[in-house]
Amino acid sequence: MAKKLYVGNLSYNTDDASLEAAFSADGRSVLSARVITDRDTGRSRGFGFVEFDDDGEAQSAMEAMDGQDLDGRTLRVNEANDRR
DNA sequence: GTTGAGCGTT
Repeated sequence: MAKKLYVGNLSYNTDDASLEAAFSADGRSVLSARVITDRDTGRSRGFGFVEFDDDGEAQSAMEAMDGQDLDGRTLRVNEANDRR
């Protein structure tokens, strides 16, 4: 069962690739990783989403990555809400 | 700097 995580408090330097790299560390399989950018300005909105193949991996990633430092920002990791 | 989009009319 796949699970999706919300990752907040990202650095504006963090992009899709570095987000995926950070969350696929320690052998986890990231299905997809996306940093949300403002559609009009193209700037990062400072948060993103990472989807995992297995909810157990998502949980371990959440525990492992929440509070960790990435590009100078302290990550906030939670289960994602549905798109609005 | 904290929860995603666009198409097209549910």
